[in-house]
Amino acid sequence: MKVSREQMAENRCRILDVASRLFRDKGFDAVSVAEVMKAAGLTHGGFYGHFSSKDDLIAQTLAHVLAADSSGGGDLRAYVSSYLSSRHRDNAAGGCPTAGLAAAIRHQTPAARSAMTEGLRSQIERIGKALPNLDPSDRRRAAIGSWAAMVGAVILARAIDDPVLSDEVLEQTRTWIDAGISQASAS
Amino acid sequence: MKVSREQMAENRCRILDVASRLFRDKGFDAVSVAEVMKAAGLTHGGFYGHFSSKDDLIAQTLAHVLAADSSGGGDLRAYVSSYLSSRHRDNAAGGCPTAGLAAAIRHQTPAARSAMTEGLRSQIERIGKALPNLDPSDRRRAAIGSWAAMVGAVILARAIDDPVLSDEVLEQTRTWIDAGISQASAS
DNA sequence: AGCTAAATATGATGATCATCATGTAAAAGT
DNA sequence: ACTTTTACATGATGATCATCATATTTAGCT
Repeated sequence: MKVSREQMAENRCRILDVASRLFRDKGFDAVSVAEVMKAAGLTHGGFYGHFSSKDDLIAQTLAHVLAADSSGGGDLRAYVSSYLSSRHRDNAAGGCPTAGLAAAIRHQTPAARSAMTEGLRSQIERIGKALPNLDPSDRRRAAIGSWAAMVGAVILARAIDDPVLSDEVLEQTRTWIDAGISQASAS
Repeated sequence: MKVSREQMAENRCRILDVASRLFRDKGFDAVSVAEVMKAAGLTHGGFYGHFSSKDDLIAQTLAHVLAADSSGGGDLRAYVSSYLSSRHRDNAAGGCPTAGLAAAIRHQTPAARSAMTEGLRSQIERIGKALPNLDPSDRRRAAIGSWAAMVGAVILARAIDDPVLSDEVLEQTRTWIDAGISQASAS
């Protein structure tokens, strides 16, 4: 049955939202088109009315979720601390799309890679802006270095089965980043 | 046809070697059992004589490749530099299994996660030993923080399509880690 | 030399899944 | 009100793939 224009836009948005959660939770390959549609309260048939392919869904989902990811606005230390928390580690479905999906993007289409590139660019920008007491070159380095460490730490913490070591990876990386930021600001 | 005992051991080792390359290159899901066997010069039929399942192959491949990964023995700065090189970024098939596979291990069996855990433990140990001029607590923090940044940077550098930004991520992370190591040793 | 067990090859099988074809009903335009 | 368009549902289709069944050949033992 046909639905209203706004209903359709709402459906489309819900598809992107649930897809983003499912992909972050289980990875691109482990989520089927039918599963996404079902989670959005629809059936698989309507899918190709919204997207031209699963690859298209992946690319659009990435653009959607990376654009929405406007965290890290205020206090950098607080942001790092919440990013490197066990809560974030244990909440991949609702967590940072970069930590959840960046490694899989290597195997995706050019459109997906392009969305990731813009996402990374703006994230570096955002973190840099939260480091106002550094000169520009130190600031960019600190933003990139911190972000790499944050993403790497969450990926490693999620990969292993020892909760003690996993917690330690998060906590030590947090301290290490704090020190790196302070050191840069002192130089 | 049956082959000699040593021939079989050689076959098994070759399967693990090619599987490790294929998995690093294309990811676990994108590599079929038949493809691994073919790359090892065999057919898919013999597979279940060596492994009980594809999951078993994944777990054993991880244990195999993470045990063999004995890099980073000598000069840490040189190791970091080669790790964060465009050469390593562009050589996923032959590169660090952690950078290539860690993020996917979240979705694998307990045996695979366990292999990754031991791999991470020994890697932290190894990097720590290359930081002899730090006191033990700083040393462990520097090892974990540096490793997280290295893994994160390579994953990010591989995910994006802009070679300039990708190179910058590697290079800035390298400098950031160098500074972090020096700072820690100065404290 | 002959027998047996085992390693690999060839050839199913059943499941999953992306994508397509077609039906249906309601929204939008006239 | 009528027609047309269209969003979604139901139901194929064809491909891929992990795993299994069976055949073949030969290593390893007696």
